Amino acid sequence: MPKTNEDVAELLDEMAELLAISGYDPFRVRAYEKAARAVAAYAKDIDGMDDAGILAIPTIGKGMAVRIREYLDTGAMHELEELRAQIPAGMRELIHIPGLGPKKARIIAEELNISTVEELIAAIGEHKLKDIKGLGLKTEENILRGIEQLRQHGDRIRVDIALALAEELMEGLKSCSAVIDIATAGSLRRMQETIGDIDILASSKDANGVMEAFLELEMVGRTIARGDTKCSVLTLRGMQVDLRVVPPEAWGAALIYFTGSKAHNVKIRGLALKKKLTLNEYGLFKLDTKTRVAARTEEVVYKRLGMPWIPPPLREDGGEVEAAAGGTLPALIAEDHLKGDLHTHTNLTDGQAPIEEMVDAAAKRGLEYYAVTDHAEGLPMMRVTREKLLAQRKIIDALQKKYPSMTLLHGMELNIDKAGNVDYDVDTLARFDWLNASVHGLFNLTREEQTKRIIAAMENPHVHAIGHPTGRQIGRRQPIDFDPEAVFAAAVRTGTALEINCFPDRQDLKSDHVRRAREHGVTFTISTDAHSVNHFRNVRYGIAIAQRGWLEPSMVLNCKPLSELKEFVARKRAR
DNA sequence: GCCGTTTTCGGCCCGACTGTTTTCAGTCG
Repeated sequence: MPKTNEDVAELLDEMAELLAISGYDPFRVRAYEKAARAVAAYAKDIDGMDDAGILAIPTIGKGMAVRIREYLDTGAMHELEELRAQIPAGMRELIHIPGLGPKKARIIAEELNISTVEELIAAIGEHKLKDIKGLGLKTEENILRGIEQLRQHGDRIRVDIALALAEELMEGLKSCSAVIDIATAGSLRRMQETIGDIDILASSKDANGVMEAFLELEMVGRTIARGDTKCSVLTLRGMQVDLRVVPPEAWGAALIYFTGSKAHNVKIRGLALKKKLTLNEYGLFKLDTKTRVAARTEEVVYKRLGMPWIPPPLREDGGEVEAAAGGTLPALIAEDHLKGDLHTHTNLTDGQAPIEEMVDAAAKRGLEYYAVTDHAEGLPMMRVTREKLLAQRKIIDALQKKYPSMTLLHGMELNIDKAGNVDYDVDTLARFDWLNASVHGLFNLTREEQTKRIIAAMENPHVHAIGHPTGRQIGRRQPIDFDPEAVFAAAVRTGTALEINCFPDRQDLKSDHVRRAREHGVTFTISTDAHSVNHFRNVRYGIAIAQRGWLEPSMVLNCKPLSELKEFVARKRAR
């Protein structure tokens, strides 16, 4: 079985976690974390690389290369196996409890012979922790709360839900006159697909006043921590929100600090030191005189570090700092680059709105083209027929006259069966302008079967794009297991686009797949899969995935004019 | 474990907050 960069990165991350629990030097732990990110972000496939190739990956030294080599050759990393054997599985759950890190977890485990969350709860019930040096009654209470929080919100919250909540909180704070600037930060500003806790940054000359106003907001529940510049609360629904307040002159530096990621901050702070500067949330300072040289905006801080402003979705220490310093940051795609939507539904199948409403709303988006792609009859629940789908053409032709500035495309979302076949014969398919094919069932086939079926669908000259390629639904359904490198290579070979589905519970492809596929030269589509007019606003989530995957508009089919879209379709059909 | 105009050892980003501490370690981001 091929070994992907992601596979290797996952193992290195696991090594880091297990080493941390085992009490190893934190810098060694960080070395593994850094290596994992570097491998995941590396442009070339690690499988089949020679030793020199592996050593060419940034932050990979001799020791790391040997371990990666071992895994590529044998499928295992013996040190990892040993650590796994030494550390009970339950122990690893302990350090995921908020407030409990590797140090305390290890002390507790050793002193009380505890290795599961259940045993920990029991020990706290008997107040056994407070007898350990450095721990006390408060620690016991906090750990219990942490466990409760983990169980309630163990799954991270979807970005759209977090964003709505953050916007509501910020709206509530706007009436506070002490607030000068306010913005989301953290993983939410970086637009990760799921969010652990919400970070909000404000600038003010009266930090206390801002925090008072914040704590009085209706949706704020219990206060976890409260200091002079920072407080953490749980909302009534159990979501953690951190508010940090800084003086307005430090806004830019604070925004960088609070946006993260942690790894990105570590990287640019290291860079600052090399320039005899030090960076914290209050600004960029000269190391010797402590004079502040930049702080007011993010732009001036990055500029003083010798690089242009880095868009937040890139700030993951995935090579963006090096790219910025070298002047090779991607010219990132943005929402207004999109000229069309290539995956949408109507109430002919499972959409909620009639075609007229969908098309009208699409025209108001200012799109150049718009594809109506209802489900084909391979999905039995849809009660649709070939005749009904073909008849939709007449409605589209009539609507086209009403909306002359937007070209309507008649399409379908086909269903990929077990063998990779789709709903209709070639002659029927040829009567449509644009065809997505998607997996809607058989989610548990083997990796080989899934890979084969997707590639077979891409071989079809009338399949122009694969819709929501992994079929995952965040928090509800795992992605299907296919070999991403094989699928990406086949997409390029067959001239088939891969969709970035904007639905917040799909976000499929995900950004690290996008980044890898980009290196293969894959063409992408970014489509809403809208089932109602409201779903058009989900475009922001698809764009976020594309940005996190370093995409430029030239890599996305529906950023191109209609003529180029038609050429793409024609090329595929000529195969 | 990585790395090097501080180069083969000794560093490795920085500060807020908490709880247990009389000066600091752990956790978090």
